[in-house]
Amino acid sequence: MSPVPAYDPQAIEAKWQDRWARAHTNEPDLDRPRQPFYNLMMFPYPSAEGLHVGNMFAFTGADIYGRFKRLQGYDVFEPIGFDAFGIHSENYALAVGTHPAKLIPRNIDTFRRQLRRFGGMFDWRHELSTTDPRYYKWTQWIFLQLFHAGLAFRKKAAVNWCPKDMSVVANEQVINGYCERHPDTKVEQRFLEQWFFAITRYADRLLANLDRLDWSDSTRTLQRNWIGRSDGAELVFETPAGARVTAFTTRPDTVFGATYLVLAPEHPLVDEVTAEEQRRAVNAYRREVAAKDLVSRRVGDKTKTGVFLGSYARNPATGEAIPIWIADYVLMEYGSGAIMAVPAHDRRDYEFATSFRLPIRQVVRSDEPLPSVSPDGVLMNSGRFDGLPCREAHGAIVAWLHTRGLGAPKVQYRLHDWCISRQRFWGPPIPIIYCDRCGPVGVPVEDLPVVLPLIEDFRPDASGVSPLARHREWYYVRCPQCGGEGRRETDVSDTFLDSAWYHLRYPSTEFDDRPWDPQRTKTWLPVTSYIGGNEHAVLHLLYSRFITMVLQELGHVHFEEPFPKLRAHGLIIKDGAKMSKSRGNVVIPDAAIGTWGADTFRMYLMFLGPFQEGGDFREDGITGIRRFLDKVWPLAHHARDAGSQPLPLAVARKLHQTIRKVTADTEGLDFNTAIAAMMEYINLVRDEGGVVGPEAVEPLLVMLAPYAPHLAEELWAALGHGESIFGARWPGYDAQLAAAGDVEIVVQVNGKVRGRVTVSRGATEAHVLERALQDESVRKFADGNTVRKTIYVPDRLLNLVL
RNA sequence: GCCCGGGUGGCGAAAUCGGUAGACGCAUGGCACUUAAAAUGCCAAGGGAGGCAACUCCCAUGCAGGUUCGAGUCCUGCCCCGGGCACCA
Repeated sequence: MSPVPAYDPQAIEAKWQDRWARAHTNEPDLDRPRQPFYNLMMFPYPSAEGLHVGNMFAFTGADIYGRFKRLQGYDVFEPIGFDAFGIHSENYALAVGTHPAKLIPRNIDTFRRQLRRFGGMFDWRHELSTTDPRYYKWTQWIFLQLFHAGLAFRKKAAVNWCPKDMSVVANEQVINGYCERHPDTKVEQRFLEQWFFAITRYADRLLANLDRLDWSDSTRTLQRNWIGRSDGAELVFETPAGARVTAFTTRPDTVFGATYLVLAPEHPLVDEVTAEEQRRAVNAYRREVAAKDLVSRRVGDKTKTGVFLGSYARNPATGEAIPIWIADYVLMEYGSGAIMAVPAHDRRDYEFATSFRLPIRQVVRSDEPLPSVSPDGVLMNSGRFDGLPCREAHGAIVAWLHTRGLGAPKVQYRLHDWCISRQRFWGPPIPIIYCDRCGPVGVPVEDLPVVLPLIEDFRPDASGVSPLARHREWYYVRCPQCGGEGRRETDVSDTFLDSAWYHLRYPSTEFDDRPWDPQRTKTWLPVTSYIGGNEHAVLHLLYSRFITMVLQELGHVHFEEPFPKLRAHGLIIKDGAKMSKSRGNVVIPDAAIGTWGADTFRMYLMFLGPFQEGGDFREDGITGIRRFLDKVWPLAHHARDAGSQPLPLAVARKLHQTIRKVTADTEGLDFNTAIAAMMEYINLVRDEGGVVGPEAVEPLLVMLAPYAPHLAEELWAALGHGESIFGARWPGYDAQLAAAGDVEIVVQVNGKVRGRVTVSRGATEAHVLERALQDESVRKFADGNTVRKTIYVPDRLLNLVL
């Protein structure tokens, strides 16, 4: 036998990465694919620290899947890019005093180097960066599509203002009242003119479509809860003066127990229904609430406060006059900004009624102390509806009130419109020009992109105006409509707008005259498989879906759901905590790849635990993967010398069983068990003598190729193949052979294991029973008793019940 | 408070349908090779009890019950950990 060369991962990995690049191995023909497969992973934000093991974990899993599909005969398009705009980059730039336009290219260089080194099957011809004017030109174009369709509008609204970022942040970026990026900084309430996208108009479609998407359940649930549909009714409470107060409730069945009304302090009807003698107290309370920030109002002190307006409204069910109050526990932005208070059956109303000594009337029978909130009860004190179960009463009472014009069914969503304005500068300028005569005017398409000017002083200030306003030549501009004096919008758009459409751009990056090429889009989209983390379950994924729906309606794309198949991977944590710079537990994979090689590291990440669950990163155990590859290495080299030879039956059977399992597991992203199966195969081959022909090794190499692509290529070449292993086909298996062989059947007596018999697969119950009764220990337990019943599970188990 | 996950050896974890709990791997111990160490190979190994031993028995999947011939898996009630939402009417 010829000597086996040493396995030197660094050398062979560099060699194959170079060959792939030169041979364009990873670049499918985008115009004439036979079987297109768009394999997408969530593009990274190129941070200054570099790609960490969390990113690499996600990319490795997605890359394995893409390579697997490639071996199954698909033309796999696996693009990568950089989500490089946004407040993170800007804040980092501010901290180090270097302009992000200088920092970002450096960071991208680092990421690009890391992404090449780990061996991703990326098509680098189609790399993109959201900060490239060639890209954000079309981000702005999308804004204009929404603007012209009436889906982008300005609204003065209470917004979340982060005093550290000195910018508005989206509801999604507020965690428990604190800024997502600055966990020690409370977000304040400010009233500003902002651009919003009317995503709430799509709430029902976004929700309903979830049922027919092939997505991880975890992601679907997160999105469903975020949209937050509530089915209820709007009920009308009339005042003697003729004002009609509408209250949204999910429990119209309890309307007989509504003993007072509460309006949000900002409710437009407050002035009208306030009695003169209460006006001073009411105004004082409203000022007090307005001075509070969103934090203390929403999550801070939840002690109930409020003021009686001095007036009354009629309960539409009982006809009684009930007092009207304002209180800050009622929020203007949800429902109608007014509630009917049913203190007997709502915790908050109960608390409020107790502290202000308001009447409490029980209308649902319950054994529990009040407030009893369960919707599974029977009505009482509800006139003709007494005795009706709540769930039936719900519809019956709404129908009854409806006939009298005092109520109607209503569906309410928790989802808010998407505020996209950011008072910062590191983003695509919102392409709007304000004209005193014409109002806000969209920048004409031929003037796009509105290039982000490279200002020297990019620090934000507390004015709430973007630093871009200081750039005079940029700021003052002619109105495209009337030619008069105009001023540019100085806010930039939310980063999530950049990432809401990147999947549309990838196949069309070479076109500058269109956002995406219609033919390419028809060929490659929607995305065949999308793999990413649940940290984007509600932001990125919801916004992408919304933008795609709009584009579909406007005739720009032919589908309304961009990601028909999505799988969420787990999170890699370190020492029990999420990796973050502030915790100082970020692990950069470069050192480990340097020590072990990319192949070992890739497989190790996948062997750490289930891909869809994630796990705690630690390096002990990586030697197990390396030992495995060290066993594959000589086996393949010896196979060439051994030459073609029939496989021993045990090896053949195990091979086909392994193919069956690795195929199913890789398809299901169960990479850890697929790797275990390949290890078992190698262990068996070694137990059987250790020298086998190419018949036993080549299928293994193909299965291994997605996991350890460089090593697989090297060994494939060593076996005499001139072409890349990724031109090979995924092996099939012989189901008969995989299933054949002897099986060990467990013999139980009264459910306890008492013996085992080995029979050939598919043996009859009678035969197994006969064999079982010969077993000494079975007899010990069974003898002298009559077997009342036997339970036989073919090929698995026989249970004798005495 | 509500909605999702999850809890299995010293550790990471396996276990279509309810059917041999602990595959695969790490760490550990012993042996071989070696002047020695590393590497490698072979063997052992959930806990407990009995036995010189091969072996035998009992207990074990967060806790307490239940259904079943049989429960890690199904049902009921709890405890703990992770994530999401939260004065959302």
